Amino acid sequence: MNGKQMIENDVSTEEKIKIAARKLFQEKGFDGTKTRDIAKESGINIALLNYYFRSKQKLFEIIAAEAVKDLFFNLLTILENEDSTIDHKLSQFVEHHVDLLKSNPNLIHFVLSSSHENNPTVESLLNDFKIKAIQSSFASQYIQYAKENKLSESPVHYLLNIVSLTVFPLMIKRLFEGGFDIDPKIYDELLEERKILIPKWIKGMSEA
Amino acid sequence: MNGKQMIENDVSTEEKIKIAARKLFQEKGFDGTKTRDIAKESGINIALLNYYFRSKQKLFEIIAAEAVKDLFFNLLTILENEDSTIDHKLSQFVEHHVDLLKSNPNLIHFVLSSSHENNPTVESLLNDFKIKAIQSSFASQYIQYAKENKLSESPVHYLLNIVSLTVFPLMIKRLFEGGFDIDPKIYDELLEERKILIPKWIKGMSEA
DNA sequence: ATTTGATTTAAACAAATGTTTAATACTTTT
DNA sequence: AAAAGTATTAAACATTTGTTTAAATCAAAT
Repeated sequence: MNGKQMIENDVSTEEKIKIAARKLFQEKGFDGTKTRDIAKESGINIALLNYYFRSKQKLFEIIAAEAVKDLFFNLLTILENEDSTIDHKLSQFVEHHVDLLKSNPNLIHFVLSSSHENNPTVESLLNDFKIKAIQSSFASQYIQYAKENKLSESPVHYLLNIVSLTVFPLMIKRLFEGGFDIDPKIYDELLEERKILIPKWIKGMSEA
Repeated sequence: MNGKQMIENDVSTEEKIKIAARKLFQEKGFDGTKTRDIAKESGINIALLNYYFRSKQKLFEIIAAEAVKDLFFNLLTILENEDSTIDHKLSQFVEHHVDLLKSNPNLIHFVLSSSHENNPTVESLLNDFKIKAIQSSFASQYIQYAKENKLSESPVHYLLNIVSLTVFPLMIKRLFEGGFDIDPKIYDELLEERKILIPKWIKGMSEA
């Protein structure tokens, strides 16, 4: 039942299905992905999808929850690090997310659309994240930062600005390159530049 | 004859279908929207969809192209206005897009995912926009602005920053409210504040 | 009033889709 | 080696889905 009888260095059938499902769900969404496509992509018999995961819906919920974890887990370890300054956390955040989303361009779209459906696991993961983020050392460091810079605006603006400047350019990469007919490498270089520029800009904004 | 029927009689069958299709495609995507859903939502017989639009695919392409126009047309008139300063254009851009995307929260997601599919009409619209944006008075005003502020970075960064700070917070509205359990009105107020804050921040960034 | 053409309808169609079944192969336990 | 449990398969299944058909209704032109 638990499929742990595999030879250690082979990929289990269960995992093969998940790898294919992850790829297809993130690319084509829930409705755009057909169970037969998942079977073909993973090279398994279609009945095994239901054998291991009960239904396409259940499989999707597992994949969606894992995507949310992928996106937020590393973020949390950055925020919670007691031994790094707020400036260092900011740099780390930008660097980590540019790299993560460069190698996984559909992750953000997938998490956003998954969060719009009713998925209790996803919702509880997001709530968990919220609580831990508020309790993190980053939160107290920000209060100090706001005092020093005499910031009157909501701390949410600060967070929104960091995330917006970092993540949005990765979301429109394809739109940009398609519509504007630009060499992918040029845009990639711009994204690399932003790893250093965004922390600088954020400071400039606080002083404005 | 009641009021509802009169209103319905004013709208052609073709337009009724497009209104329903626009709503459903933007909400559920191409694969998530079923032709019978469109028929039910618009109150027409399902055969009329194919009678007026040949296929679900053709209908989708029309809706997608119109969405791209909705998003970029007003932007272009702002950029091309010879009688407004670059600062005024910036304020106008932020204000217009916050309002537009507040009333049409799915528009961005829809345009982004539409641009990922192969749709010649959408692609040519995006290329048109590119050419006109480069030729606009905004482009020459930016060159002047970059000189005055001794900006060494690519002008693309400047544009990316404006669009990121404006648009991204609207894209994650639902994720934010869901995961963070926040009153929708509070977030709406934050978005209103950003109409004034973003132009201020952009200036601060240029001086950093 | 009749004819012509456009619009609308219920029903039918074939293909696709998610899921289940029942038989077969493979592993582990006894 | 036999039995029991697990994994895999081809085929079947009931629905759903996009599209078409052929008849009916309506509007305008002759």
